[in-house]
Amino acid sequence: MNTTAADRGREARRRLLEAAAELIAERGWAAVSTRMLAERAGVAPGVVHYHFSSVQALLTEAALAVMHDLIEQAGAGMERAHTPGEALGLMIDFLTAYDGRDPVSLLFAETYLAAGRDEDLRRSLGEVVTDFRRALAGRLAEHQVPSPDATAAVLAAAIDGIMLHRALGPGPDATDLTAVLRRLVAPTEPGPPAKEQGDTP
Amino acid sequence: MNTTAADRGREARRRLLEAAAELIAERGWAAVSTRMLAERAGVAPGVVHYHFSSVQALLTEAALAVMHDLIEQAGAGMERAHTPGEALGLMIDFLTAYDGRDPVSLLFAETYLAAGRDEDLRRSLGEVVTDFRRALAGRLAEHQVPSPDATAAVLAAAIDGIMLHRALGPGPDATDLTAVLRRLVAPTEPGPPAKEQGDTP
Amino acid sequence: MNTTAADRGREARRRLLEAAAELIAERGWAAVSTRMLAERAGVAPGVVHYHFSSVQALLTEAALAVMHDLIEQAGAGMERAHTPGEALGLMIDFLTAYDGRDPVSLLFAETYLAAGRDEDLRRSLGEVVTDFRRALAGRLAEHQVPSPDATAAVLAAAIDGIMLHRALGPGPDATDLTAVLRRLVAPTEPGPPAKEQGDTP
Amino acid sequence: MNTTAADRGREARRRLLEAAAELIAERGWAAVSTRMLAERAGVAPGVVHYHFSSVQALLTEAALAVMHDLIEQAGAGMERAHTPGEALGLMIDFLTAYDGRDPVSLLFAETYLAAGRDEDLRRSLGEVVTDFRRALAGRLAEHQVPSPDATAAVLAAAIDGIMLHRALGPGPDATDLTAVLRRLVAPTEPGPPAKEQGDTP
DNA sequence: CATGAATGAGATTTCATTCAT
DNA sequence: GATGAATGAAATCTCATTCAT
Repeated sequence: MNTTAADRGREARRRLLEAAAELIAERGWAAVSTRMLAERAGVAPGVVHYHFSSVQALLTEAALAVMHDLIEQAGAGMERAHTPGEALGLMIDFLTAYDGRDPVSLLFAETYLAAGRDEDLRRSLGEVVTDFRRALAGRLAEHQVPSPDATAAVLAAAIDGIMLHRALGPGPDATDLTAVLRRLVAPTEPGPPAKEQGDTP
Repeated sequence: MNTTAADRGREARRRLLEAAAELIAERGWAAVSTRMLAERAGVAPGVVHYHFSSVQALLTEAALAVMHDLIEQAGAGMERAHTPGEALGLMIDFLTAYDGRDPVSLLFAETYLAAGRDEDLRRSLGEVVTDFRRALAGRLAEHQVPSPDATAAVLAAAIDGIMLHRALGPGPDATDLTAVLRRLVAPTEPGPPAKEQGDTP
Repeated sequence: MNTTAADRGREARRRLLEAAAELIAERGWAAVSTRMLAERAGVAPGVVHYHFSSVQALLTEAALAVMHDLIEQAGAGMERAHTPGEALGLMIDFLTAYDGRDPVSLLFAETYLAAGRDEDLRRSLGEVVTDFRRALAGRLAEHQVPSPDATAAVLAAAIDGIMLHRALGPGPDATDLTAVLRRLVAPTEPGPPAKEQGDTP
Repeated sequence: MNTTAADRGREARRRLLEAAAELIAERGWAAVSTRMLAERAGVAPGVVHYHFSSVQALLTEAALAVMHDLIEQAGAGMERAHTPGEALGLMIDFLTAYDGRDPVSLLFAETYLAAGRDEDLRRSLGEVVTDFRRALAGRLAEHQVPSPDATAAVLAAAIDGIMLHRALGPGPDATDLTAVLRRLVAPTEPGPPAKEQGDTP
């Protein structure tokens, strides 16, 4: 049962993608070099360009793979949620797991910025984010949260923004943040009825 | 009344800072090079290192200057606000002005990420963000918004997150987002009393 | 039977070491540049840093190789000497061959000084010198020269010092110097016995 | 009693020479730069080229001044010596004071090597060394040391060589070295008369 | 399928020196 | 007499990529 050449090739490719995801977070998108990738993956430098047309292409593929996995995982979590509060709880758990300086958060942020300078990446990333927002909005709508689309957008943005800010130093803890975020998904708006759509006083 | 050598020096320094702020947004923090800076500022390459100890130092100084100005401007706006809604309106105006792909938004995002890899920058940037959050929280507290600190943190994070997301493509428009964000600062929480502090469901 | 890529690599590396040894002597340790090395070795500039981690590393390896060879050669000569005088004669021959302004002498001197500013080099060079002194001391001890260690140290130092001085201009000729140096290794100490203290045998 | 402009000029010149002597030892002849000199001397960069025609000229003047002082001091010491042994003792004291890694020793060595690449410096330095050897030889001759010229040359060379070697690490201590060096100046040559040939008087 | 030597451009930074003030 | 801004060359080193093997 010996490994074929093709097996080794696949393995090398896989390790390169892994290395790319790590290095984007560690060094920043623009600072990842062919040699770094090769060394981290344990392959010769030439292998990088054998498997990928360019370093950019490798980074893009690696980043999208990670983000896709994560979104899918988040989406699956939401499927199981019975109330908006529960769904929100799941998102808060993400906040607890990803503190803004962990590899995944950094990969996200780096990819956001890189997308601003790479058309293909922007399109792909846009799809990922849109998918997530749509799934979240659907969930919110089911539970009568008003303005589900805008709410989902704000929630998703707040999550990412909180990650960014946390990277800079300690802020309010997750418990307090949760309480505030919950206001966004309160199912009904009592008292002086701030009727949802479109006004600036 | 002719220009002295010192005048020319100051002018060159100023132009370099200006060029740095532009280029961070256009090319990304790590991709800004000495030559690009010199060319954009209209000075000889050697001048960059005459005025600044390193390219990093120049980028850092330029980015912090821009962010400081912006925060100050935002703070001044809030001083004039009479209600949380009004203050929020001002922030929304920012969202309208800065659409996530404009130079200022990109400078913000780039600086956030660069801060993750530069201790000095992280500290300085942390101060700027903290100052802003504090000012905002003060405003909210005056108007009986519950949990003013956490609310301010979420609001600030949401603003930055929305900018990031908008860079990827169109989302809900500013009007809708405003309405949702307003929930965060509703002065009282009637009905089923979601008592503010410290709970995870 | 054509040359492989590996062969060419080895050859390029070898030529760089050769060029480094020449240039240290010609221009001085601190004045040897990447470009000079590449040009002299007949390779592209980038090749220097492909084969060596830094110019310093290349210079160090080159210098130590030359010195190691020379010491070994000197040691082998001493193996064949039957009396201290004969051994001394061999060393004098070195003095005749290396007049203080030849590449080898200059390489020695440059390396001594560079060692003062590079920890690794200092350690390596110290070992080379110690080895030589030890070999010389052993030879002296076999022939009943008193204080063989200190004598060896003085002899080795005198040789190097003479080289340095000769670089400045003509001094006494080798024959005269030999006669004086011979006093150091006279097997017995007649007259008022300057009793030697504290030698480690 | 205020300082005139001329006074300040002289003071700046003096401080630059002082700084040059220090920096040659610390960084090596070829690594001393205009900016380093200006900073160490506490003057503006332009002042260096105002007082000296080039950095090389400044270094040369500074090095020769230090060496001249030292030789003069050593010569004065020898004037007071009554026997070769006493004179030798003085030289040994130098060995104790200058351990091969102190500023003065390093300045000497750096200057020796720089002299190999600068005609003017070589000539000037040659004179300094020759003067010293001549003074030493005169002293030895007065005390019937045979071959006084060659002996002086060997002694001077051994001193410098010992300094160089000591910079690399510990060797025999000064006491042991003294005992060995003393053999060189033993007033008579007993036993098999190694008849000294060809000394230049 | 993989290698690793090579390339030439370009990165940051430091340099000695000049010159207008 | 002194200044300090500016210059343009050159320093070291890293880069993505190519290609012969």
